[in-house]
Amino acid sequence: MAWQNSGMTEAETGPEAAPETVALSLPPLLLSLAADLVRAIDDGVRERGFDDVRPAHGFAFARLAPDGASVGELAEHLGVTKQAASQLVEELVRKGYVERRPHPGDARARLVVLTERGWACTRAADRAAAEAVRPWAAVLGEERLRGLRDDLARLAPSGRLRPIW
Amino acid sequence: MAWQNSGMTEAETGPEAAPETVALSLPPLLLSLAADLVRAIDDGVRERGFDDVRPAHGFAFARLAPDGASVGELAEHLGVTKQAASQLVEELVRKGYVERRPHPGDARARLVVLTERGWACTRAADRAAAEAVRPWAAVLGEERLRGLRDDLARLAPSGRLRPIW
DNA sequence: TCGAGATGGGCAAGGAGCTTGACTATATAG
DNA sequence: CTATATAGTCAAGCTCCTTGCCCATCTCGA
Repeated sequence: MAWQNSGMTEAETGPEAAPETVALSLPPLLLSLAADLVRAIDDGVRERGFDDVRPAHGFAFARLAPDGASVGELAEHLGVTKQAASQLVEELVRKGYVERRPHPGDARARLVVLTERGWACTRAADRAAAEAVRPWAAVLGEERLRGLRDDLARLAPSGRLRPIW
Repeated sequence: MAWQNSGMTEAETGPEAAPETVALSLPPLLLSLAADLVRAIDDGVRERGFDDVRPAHGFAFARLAPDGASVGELAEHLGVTKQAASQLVEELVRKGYVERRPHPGDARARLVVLTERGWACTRAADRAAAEAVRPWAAVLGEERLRGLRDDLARLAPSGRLRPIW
């Protein structure tokens, strides 16, 4: 809600703005850009033929990609209940993106891993993301874009990717 | 989905990384930070006594804050249907945050404006946001934080704040 | 080794918030 | 002045998440 326009003038939001004003102008910009990015990636993934996945699935793939994960780990990563994660996995199994395997060393758990289709979708998402970010380099330049990335890396400690609201 | 860990090494994501690698590492960082920020602001708003609002309400307040808006304008801003926006307004009316007034110059439309309680909540959200961003200045420094804000401003053209996924 | 509690996962029911479709009231164009 | 477009709402349905409950398996102390 800090993203409101509290009647700030142009000058107040410019380079000479006070710290407090910077703090008020940052949230709406960050959230707006994040929303645009999710939209762009989602569109790109659909254009590449994966029209039965939602953005939340991508966040699941991110956790499953390296070596798979248990349902509980996936739930923790997404910030939802185990039941919700379980239902999401069931949906992805039905659509052929992941499969459940016995978990080595714990017969209660199951290791959820990407299928070849799941990997293909992940690669499509990577290309869509790169395409979405490419114009940013044209705006900021390569160097400043790296700086942006580095700044974000220092500010984003959790690494958790959960639905925002 | 580009936010996956595609087996990149530490070196590949460092300062010398190729543009393509920067493009792949940016999305997860941006989205993770955005999620953290929304959470922090939402928590701060609740701590200040407004425990019956959700983040989406804050995005509505942002559009209503200066001079009010019609239901249709609010729907456009949030990226949802007019029906959804209408329901959200009805909820906010019931909770005392906004009120509907006749629209000057169009008897079909209604001008939705914040009540005093709505303004109080908006101010609380501003304080919560400033508090959430404050530690960022400690990490990056004031100057670099302004640079981050400026970069984001150049990249976020839409200004629309819609639920992300 | 065995019983008790903790943990991984799934089933079922319910709810919150969004959508589509239909409708009324008002505005605007020919 | 009729015809069409637009602002807003009502109703029904869908999707995804939640809570509550359950079973299977793990872990640990006696």
